[in-house]
Amino acid sequence: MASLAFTTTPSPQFPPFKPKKSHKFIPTHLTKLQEDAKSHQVLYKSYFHRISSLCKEGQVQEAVNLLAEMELKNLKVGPQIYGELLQGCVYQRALFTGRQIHAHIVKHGNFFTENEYIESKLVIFYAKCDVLEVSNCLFRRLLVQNVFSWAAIIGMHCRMGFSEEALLGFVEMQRNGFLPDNFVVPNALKACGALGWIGLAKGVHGYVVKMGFGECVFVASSLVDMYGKCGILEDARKVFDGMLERNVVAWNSMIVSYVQNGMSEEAVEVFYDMRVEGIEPTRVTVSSFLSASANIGALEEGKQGHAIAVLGGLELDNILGTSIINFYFKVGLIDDAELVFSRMLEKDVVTWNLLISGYAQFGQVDKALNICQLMRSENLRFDAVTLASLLSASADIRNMKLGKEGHCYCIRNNLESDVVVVSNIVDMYVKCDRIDYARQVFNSSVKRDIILWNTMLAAYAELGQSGEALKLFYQMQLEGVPPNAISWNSVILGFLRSGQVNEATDMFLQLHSLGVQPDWIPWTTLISGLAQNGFQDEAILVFQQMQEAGITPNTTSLFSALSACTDKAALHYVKAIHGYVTRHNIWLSIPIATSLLDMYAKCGITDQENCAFDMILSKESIMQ
DNA sequence: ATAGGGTTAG
Repeated sequence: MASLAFTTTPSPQFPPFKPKKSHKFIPTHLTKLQEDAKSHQVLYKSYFHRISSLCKEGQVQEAVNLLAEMELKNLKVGPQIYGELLQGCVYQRALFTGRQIHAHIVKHGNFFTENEYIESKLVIFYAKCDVLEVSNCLFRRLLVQNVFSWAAIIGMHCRMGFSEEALLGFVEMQRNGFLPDNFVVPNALKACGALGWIGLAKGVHGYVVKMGFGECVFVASSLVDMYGKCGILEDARKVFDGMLERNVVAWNSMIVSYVQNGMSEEAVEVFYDMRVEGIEPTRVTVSSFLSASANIGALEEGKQGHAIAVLGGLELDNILGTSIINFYFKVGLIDDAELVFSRMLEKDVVTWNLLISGYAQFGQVDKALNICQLMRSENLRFDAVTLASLLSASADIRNMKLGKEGHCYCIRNNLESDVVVVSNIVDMYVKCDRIDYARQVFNSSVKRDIILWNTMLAAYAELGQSGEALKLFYQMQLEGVPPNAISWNSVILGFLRSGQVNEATDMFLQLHSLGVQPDWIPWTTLISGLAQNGFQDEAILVFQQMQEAGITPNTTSLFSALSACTDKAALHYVKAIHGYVTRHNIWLSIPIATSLLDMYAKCGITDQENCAFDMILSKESIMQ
């Protein structure tokens, strides 16, 4: 055993915790050997002291260098020193230095490999440095497990995204008789959240209550985050409200939970509550608040967020930077987005992609392409997101040459296995009037998600190739992809475009009988399709049915209804729609205004005509 | 005599 080995070696009697001034008490009748031992001890203590303080100052490598000196002076290094050194490496995540120490232990202190303290320290060290294989292996060979080694192993699996393994460990440690403490529980909750395992998570919550960990901010914040990740916002809020003490992470978890569940207004509110409480926001706070502001288009709030980041001296890292840029793009302030981009010191692929897709969405394809070139000159590679933006930009400007270049890049760089990229390639060829190319790409794709199916389906529908559309519609179901409202809409549109009105109406009724409540899109498709096929009365009837079904008309559906009003007989409908538009203060789009004017002109009604015309003028002047 | 923990963009 290790302890036996210590007593037989002369010098490394481990220094007591409070060093005594031992030299004062050396009796004069000590033998030469005993005196040597004493002076060794003094020397050893001084080395221990130096090593320990170097480790605490973060200079582990310097501390390790002292080991060689000790060897020269014939001092044997004890487990306490190795413990200090390894701890220093844990703080610094100094993998290289830690390996050196491990080697030292194996070489110079073979009995220490059976010292449980050093062994678990090694497990913790490798776990902290995310060296999965080594720490797992050492852990399995541990003679004595304890809560610390279990916590390190579980934490490592959690960090590296192996949530199942982390939870398996959490269960096994309890089977082995170790009670999880408030340090392990957050990791278990994080794993539950990542997997959405709400059943187990609730069990852990119960355990937290039973053990009285609920007071611990770390545990409570993890509960908030876990419930947020599982989409149970009421419980997240309940835990949050029940917290006696909330640090900034607790607030952040609540804000993030709301943002991730599409409840941006609530997120903004929590942010303001946090400000009232005087809690200083971090980068996490501000970037989450900015996504919330971007989601709801809250211009002033988002600008305030940016100001808070600047005033608070928050470092403009990739995440905060992209959040700010994303916000400015979402509210249309491209110049501000550019300014922030230029101030960022480090940019990763995500940052560049954001800029590219931002420009592409605002139709500034030239700028998007310029950014691509700059990105290449910084030696960054395009990824699937870059290509998706590029392809969709090529589609928007109907530039097939550019689109083909993008397609080729995808082939060369193995990006065509990405479903998003493939959908964009297909859509690009469709928009460039080469449905045959699109179909080829579609056929050779390996994985097909609902979006890819719908892209191809919509292409045939637009062209009125209802047969092909219907074939795809059945094929996707055979391949296990259930159609959604958009797929149904395409089939209906395909029939309408090819003049098969009965089939279209039939499909629409089938959609109803499936218990799916169609949104305004299929309704509008049917209305304008009926009108285009000469079934004006039916179209108006469907428009009325849509409102009876509880769907509020929007600009597009109003236009489709107006398109059904082609002769004087429908004048009262036109007037009704006109009145509706005015009462509900709906933005008078150019197509709607034009239809109104057209109809009034046909019927020789100049008063109404003038009225509609005035509306356009006033709306347009407001817009400018 | 002794070690450790939660949140973030597309």
